[in-house]
Amino acid sequence: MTIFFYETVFGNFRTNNIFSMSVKIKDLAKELHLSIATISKALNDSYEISPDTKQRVLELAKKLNYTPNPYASSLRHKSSKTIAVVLPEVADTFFSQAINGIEAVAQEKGFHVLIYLTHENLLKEQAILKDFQNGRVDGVLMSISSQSDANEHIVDLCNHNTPLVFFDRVCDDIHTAMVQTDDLHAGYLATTHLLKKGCRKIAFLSMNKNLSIIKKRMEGFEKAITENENKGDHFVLECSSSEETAYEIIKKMLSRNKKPDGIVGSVEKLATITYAICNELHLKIPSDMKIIAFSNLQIAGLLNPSLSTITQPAFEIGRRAAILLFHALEKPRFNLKEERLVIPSVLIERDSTGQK
Amino acid sequence: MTIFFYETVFGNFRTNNIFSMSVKIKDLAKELHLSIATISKALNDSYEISPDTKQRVLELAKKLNYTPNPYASSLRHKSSKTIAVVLPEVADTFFSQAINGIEAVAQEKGFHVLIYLTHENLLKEQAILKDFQNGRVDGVLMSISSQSDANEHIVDLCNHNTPLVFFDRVCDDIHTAMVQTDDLHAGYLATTHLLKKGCRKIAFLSMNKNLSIIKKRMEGFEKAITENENKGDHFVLECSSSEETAYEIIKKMLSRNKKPDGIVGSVEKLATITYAICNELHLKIPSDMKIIAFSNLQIAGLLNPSLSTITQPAFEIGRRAAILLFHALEKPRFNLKEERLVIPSVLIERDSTGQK
DNA sequence: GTGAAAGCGCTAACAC
DNA sequence: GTGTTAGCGCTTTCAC
Repeated sequence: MTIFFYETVFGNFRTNNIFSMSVKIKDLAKELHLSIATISKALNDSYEISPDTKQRVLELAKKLNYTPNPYASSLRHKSSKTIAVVLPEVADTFFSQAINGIEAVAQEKGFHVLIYLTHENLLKEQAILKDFQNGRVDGVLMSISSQSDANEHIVDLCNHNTPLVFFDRVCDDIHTAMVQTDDLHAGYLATTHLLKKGCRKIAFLSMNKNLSIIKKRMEGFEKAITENENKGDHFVLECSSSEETAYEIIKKMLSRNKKPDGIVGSVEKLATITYAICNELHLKIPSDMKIIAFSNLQIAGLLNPSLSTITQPAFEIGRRAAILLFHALEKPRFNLKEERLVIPSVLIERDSTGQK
Repeated sequence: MTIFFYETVFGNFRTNNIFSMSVKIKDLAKELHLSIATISKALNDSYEISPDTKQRVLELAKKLNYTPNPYASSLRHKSSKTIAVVLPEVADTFFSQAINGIEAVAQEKGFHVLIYLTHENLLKEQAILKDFQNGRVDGVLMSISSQSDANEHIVDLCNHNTPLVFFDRVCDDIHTAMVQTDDLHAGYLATTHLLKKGCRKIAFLSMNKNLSIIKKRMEGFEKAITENENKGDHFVLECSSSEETAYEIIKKMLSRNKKPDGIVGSVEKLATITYAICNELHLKIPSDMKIIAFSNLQIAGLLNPSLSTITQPAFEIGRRAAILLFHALEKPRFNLKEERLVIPSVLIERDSTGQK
């Protein structure tokens, strides 16, 4: 039996390891004395095939450990059962939680997830999207890099009929689905919180003014300040997406005489950098300065002092973005263009904006 | 010109959006009155093709935004320029930094990275690997799930000649490359550190005894204790990979009368859970209890109190694992079986093991 | 230097 | 209910 098996199924393989090549439909056909087409239909549970044949085929397939060649199917179907996730970085609590949400949906749908990191670099982002123009992926989930002022590469992709859903960092000029949090309102909340705590000179640490999320968070900041009766001496500090540069800029600001008494960190990284600098400069949080930041750190409560945060629903944002994308993939008539999902962030008050 | 272009190149497309379909080799051939074969060769910079023709082909390709169909090439080449990364989770500082390292290498090599999360679930892990048996990926980087006592699925994959490199959580029974840190020594260092600080009753928080990394870290713990002259009352606490369960187990232990005076967290999560519980129970770190943990938290220094860590070279582990894998992909004679890379962790002393 | 043709593994008309 | 065949887009002999 073993020899028969070897001859009929693996007899044509030139290799010293009979396990090294995978079994194909052709092999099943030969073994069962059926045609290739019949096997294919049986494997795809076609109504044309008799139950008996189906069973024989499936049994042999299982026995020989048959798995279809994904690229052959993709070539025929013109679909890859694969989606791409394009994001600035992965070593970030927001993005890693978002990936989690995306992966959960993809796994459930039997889809594969390609991951691409832009490291905030527009050129990389362009190269990555360009590669999607020929069917490598059925759809794309994306959070744009902070350098992205240009967006032709995204338009190009959309013109190739590749469904695209933005999450978190969106591009408002592009007419497609986006899943975000209520950045403006959250920025407003954070700032109002500091004002209520008595801050008169709040610094809004911006990362990059081009970025949709920063723009909106900053608008919220400005709205809160404008509405506030007691005019203070608030300002925006333009930091950088480079950690080193941001460190220098913030340190310089905190070393001046007229320091702020409150800080809104528009992204997590800026808050942790600020903490480190306050330690160095022996500035006391919250007595010398209060801090609140957009952050998904699960251990915000364990920091010294615990960090008040605007916490974004990262997992949910990823999950909902993926769900929208799969809607579009499953129902070609589904119109992504009109979809705009906003999932609220929550303010969690902790000691970094406390009284003492 | 535009009309001519439309007719010759896109004239055969039945669609209301002329941008919706991608241009193929066939289209280039028609436009230039050359054969498909010539175009293919020109695009691949074959020596057979005249410089003049090459240039004309490349120019037109650029003009029409030609990109090759990746699945057609994969089908022919029997290689996908894609690797898979299989790991327990992504919302973890170690793994996200490792992904960073992997992605850096892959991007440089022009490879694509598929990501799969097992969520510590053996069944998922098996299903994922099974899908790799037919050429979906050229190679696999993997950190096994804590449930994985069985390993036939991994053996199966290796038998299909798919290069596999383990990183961090390896499987010693499988004869293939692995990139790890010096877990035993690190466990020894951590424990010795606590002993030096005067701890007499150290609890080693284990996640899962099956796991290679936990086993070795625990061995280091036991070695340190055995070597120590003053016999103490040290012990191992078997926690769980489920966060909730771990929380209950640790809380129960810390609520007892005879609490430990020192803790080694074998993974980051267990340390942060312990911090939270100490807060709840009003246990003072380091005076009531000292803590050191395996952790890659970049903000370990900002915790309250700052956390002494065994910090693993996560990025480097990912990077080196990827480099090994590409060695194997580029040189088929390269033998992964003998490769065993150990990159040391470093102990960083902070306040959680301090005197006060 | 260029082209015709076979084929990677699979699917889907269309015969029978 | 099963088989024949064409073809997805690309590469690669082998002719010319």
